[in-house]
Amino acid sequence: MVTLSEENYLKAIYHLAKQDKASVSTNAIATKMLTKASSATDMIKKLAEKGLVDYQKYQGVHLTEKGRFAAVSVIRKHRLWEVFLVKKLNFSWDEVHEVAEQLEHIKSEKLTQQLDAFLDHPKEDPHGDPIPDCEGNLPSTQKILLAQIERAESCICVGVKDSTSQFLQYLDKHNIALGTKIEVLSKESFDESMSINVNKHQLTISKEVAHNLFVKIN
Amino acid sequence: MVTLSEENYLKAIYHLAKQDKASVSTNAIATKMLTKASSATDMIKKLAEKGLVDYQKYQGVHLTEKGRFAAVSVIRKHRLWEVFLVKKLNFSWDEVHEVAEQLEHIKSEKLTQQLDAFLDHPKEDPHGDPIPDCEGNLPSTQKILLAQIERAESCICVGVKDSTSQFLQYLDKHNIALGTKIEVLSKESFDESMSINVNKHQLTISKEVAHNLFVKIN
DNA sequence: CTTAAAATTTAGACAAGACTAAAAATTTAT
DNA sequence: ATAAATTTTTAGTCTTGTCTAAATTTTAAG
Repeated sequence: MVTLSEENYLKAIYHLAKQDKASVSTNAIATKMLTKASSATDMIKKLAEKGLVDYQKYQGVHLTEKGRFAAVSVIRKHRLWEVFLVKKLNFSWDEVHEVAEQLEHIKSEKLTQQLDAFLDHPKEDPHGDPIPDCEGNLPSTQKILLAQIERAESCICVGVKDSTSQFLQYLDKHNIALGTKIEVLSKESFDESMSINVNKHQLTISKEVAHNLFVKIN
Repeated sequence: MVTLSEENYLKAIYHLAKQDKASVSTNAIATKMLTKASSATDMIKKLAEKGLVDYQKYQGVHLTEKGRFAAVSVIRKHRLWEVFLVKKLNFSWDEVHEVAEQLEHIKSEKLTQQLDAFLDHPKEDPHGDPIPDCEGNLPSTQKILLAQIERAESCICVGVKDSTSQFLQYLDKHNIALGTKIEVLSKESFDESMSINVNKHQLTISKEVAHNLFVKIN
């Protein structure tokens, strides 16, 4: 039995580990969880006790296979519920996160399976993030940050890195959604801002925006 | 902010108070919550502190208007989710309770409203219990227990008192569902068993069954 | 290579929700 | 009307998850 709090820590560790493959530090976990390092240490010990992470004092943690599966299962539920909220209950993509944070902890294998089927086995959530299958497999996606594009080139918006409502509402305002075609016109080396074309409208975006938008080259 | 545990106590008090209008005793609450009287006392104090119940030492509790609304709101969510599980996710009526016990605590006004609309504003849950509206109003129903029928008479099954899966599966096995027509043929005064007709099949039911089935006289 | 800074862990404390055992109040029964 | 039984409350403890402050380990700098 994994508690709600443990599930949240596992999720945090999973997301932190994805970036670099190295071990995840106590401080990084504490920061992500908005708690103090001492609280993170306490929880890490509990997770290690339960075989969900490998832990060496002062050396950070790695998820075990069991821990990774638990984390991915929560993420699967989170993203399925987000799809449900948007597709069935008319939520917009900037309103779903908070509610999904609660729904992701509901424990019922049947519920998850049936929800997945009800939604026609969606492959991505409303922010373009992939939905793990029930065995914990995630399709590897080859998306890049818009900021990584260096020359005039055309691409498709396939996801967001930041999914706060501030950013999502900014995108709504400029008619950028998943699937929107973005033509990069130029990039300013001074401030990394970019000039782009969206639906025939020209737009200048800051490096903050460019670093939080995932795209796929055509 | 009402905690999960507090919500469960409020629900328990609400259900206990419905029967007789008198105050609800500490012991009754403890029994319903499967805890000890001392734990119930502790929680009662917290609820009184928050203005959710009126409490006089040794005299039991009453829900305040605020407490009643909180309880009914949880019940509304519980029953809406039950409808969702049965109507949309193909759960059977004996599988929904446990999952709804978790879902009823999800906090999102918008979620509840949209779910209600998505389900076409259902008036009853899969066990025939009425769904409160968003203002906390419950339609008064005039259903009676099958056991209260004393003479050969025809009625319609409109609800169950016991909604454990054992009882619900017993009903399934004998093709009794909400809306099923039940003809009372006779009642045995010795053991209160009843002879009834369901879908042209004659059936003898025990007093336990008769005391847990709500019916409406045609 | 030694010391200062940063990161991590330990120790001790607290709030929520539960428990046991004992004390106090209420109810029941003689 | 009073003693016995029952109910309720209090006192003290436990677990989970958190905190602060202090101690320890690791890392970085000179």
